[in-house]
Amino acid sequence: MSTTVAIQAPARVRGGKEGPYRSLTKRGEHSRAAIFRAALDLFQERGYEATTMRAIAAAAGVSLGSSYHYFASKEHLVLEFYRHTHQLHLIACAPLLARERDLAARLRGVMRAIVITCEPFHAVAGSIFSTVANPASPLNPFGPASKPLRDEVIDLYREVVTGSDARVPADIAAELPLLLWLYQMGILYFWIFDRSPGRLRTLEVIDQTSDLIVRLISLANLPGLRGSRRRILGLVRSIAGGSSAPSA
Amino acid sequence: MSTTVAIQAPARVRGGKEGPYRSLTKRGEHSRAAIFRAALDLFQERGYEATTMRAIAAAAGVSLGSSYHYFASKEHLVLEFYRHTHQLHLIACAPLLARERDLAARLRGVMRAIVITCEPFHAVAGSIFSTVANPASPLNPFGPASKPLRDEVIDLYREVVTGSDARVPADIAAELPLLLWLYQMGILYFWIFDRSPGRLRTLEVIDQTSDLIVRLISLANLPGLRGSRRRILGLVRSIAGGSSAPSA
DNA sequence: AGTCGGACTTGAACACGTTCACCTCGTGAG
DNA sequence: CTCACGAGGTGAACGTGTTCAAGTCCGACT
Repeated sequence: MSTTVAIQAPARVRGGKEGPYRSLTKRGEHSRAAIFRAALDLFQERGYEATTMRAIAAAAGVSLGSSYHYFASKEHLVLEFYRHTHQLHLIACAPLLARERDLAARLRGVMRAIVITCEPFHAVAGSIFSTVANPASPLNPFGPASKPLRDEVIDLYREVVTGSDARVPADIAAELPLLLWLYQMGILYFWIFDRSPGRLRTLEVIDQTSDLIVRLISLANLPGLRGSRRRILGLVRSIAGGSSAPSA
Repeated sequence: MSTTVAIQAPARVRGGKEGPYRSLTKRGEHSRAAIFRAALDLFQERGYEATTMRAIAAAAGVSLGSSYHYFASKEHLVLEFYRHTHQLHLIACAPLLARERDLAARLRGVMRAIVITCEPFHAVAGSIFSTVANPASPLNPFGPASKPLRDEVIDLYREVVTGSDARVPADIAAELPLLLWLYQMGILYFWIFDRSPGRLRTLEVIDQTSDLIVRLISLANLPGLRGSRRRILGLVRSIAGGSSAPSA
């Protein structure tokens, strides 16, 4: 062995995201971070497509080949970016989730937080979204490779729901985190197109929809809606659990 | 001039899709068709990414450069494919739309038709969808370049609604075609992931959701839902009409 | 100390999408 | 008839993401 961090060491450098992750030495850790940082800066500065792997390697002070030692492809840099953003999002949400109990307010706050967190990357987001939307891509949000991160995000929305004082029927509460994750993706896709100053239109849509969602939940007990509610939930379960949108 | 079809000739070779389209001679028409045909075959046979422009050119019997004379990029071949598919979809839908009057049945039939129409390209659809989802791409369904085609598809769903005997409130009927177009995109995205034999899961989801949609429309008059209905429609109008999802 | 293994590094090489300067050809104008 | 023009056509060349065979480095075991 070398100084390589042992597999069973308490603090593995990277959480076991995509199978057994390559172990890293101090030096490797440094290179990896430099490459990611350079990519982040260049993506922000020039956009995703306009940033070449050669430019990233040069800015990070490593060779082209070394970049591929740490990131299997340019897309994998995006996955790392995605993780990075999620961490920032968690931090941005924490105070609100600790303080606020109203479900609509919690939802609104978390949505606003992600838009604000992603704002520096608004110009790049389009390319990234498209890359990620490809079902053949390892980065696809519905694919197995991104399950750990996906589950983390869904957990955040579980926290949004269970930490609130709203009385959500159990059957709805079970599927709600997943649905709110989809809701987040929808908001982000809208945000990508939003060219309004200060992204005010997106914030407006968030206010409207988050409130609407909570209202619809509270309406779900209306006598005329019981049947539809059961059918919708059944549909959601069937879609989420099936072979078509692999969640395992 | 040559035998070139004049710009104001009654039958221009291509509808004015993206600005003034290049005029074509008989020979040019033939080349263009051969390139598209070759692309279609190769996409189907090997997938989108695995098909090279060089292979397309070779299969079409033209040079690499000639391909770019007719299609500005590989993506533009996809746009043509998209148009082609829509034509097939229209043809497949026609008998049903002429015969059936029940809204749920019409919706179900049109959705089933598009899935069946696209079936030969199921394996390729993922890459194509991802290409098309990129907001920076000229092919983006929400972008100005695809407006003509988008409007054609939305018109199809307008026909689905207005040709039915369902009594849909005017305010809903106004936004419904657009919403059904989005519904179609959702179904197609699900279908892309569907690996079930005969794509039965997708057909099942279509049956469930088309029925559900019609039911929800008829429920929209429930006293408790009036408020939400107004808010939802307002939201849809604001999103569809705004600068964020350019429809003009 | 020596040497072994594997993390780390390198840049040339490959296949791809795309661009470009240049060529051919048929037709209508002079 | 000549000739200019523009549609149609060509393949070399460019920059890109990615691969690879080969090297360097360094801690750990003997």
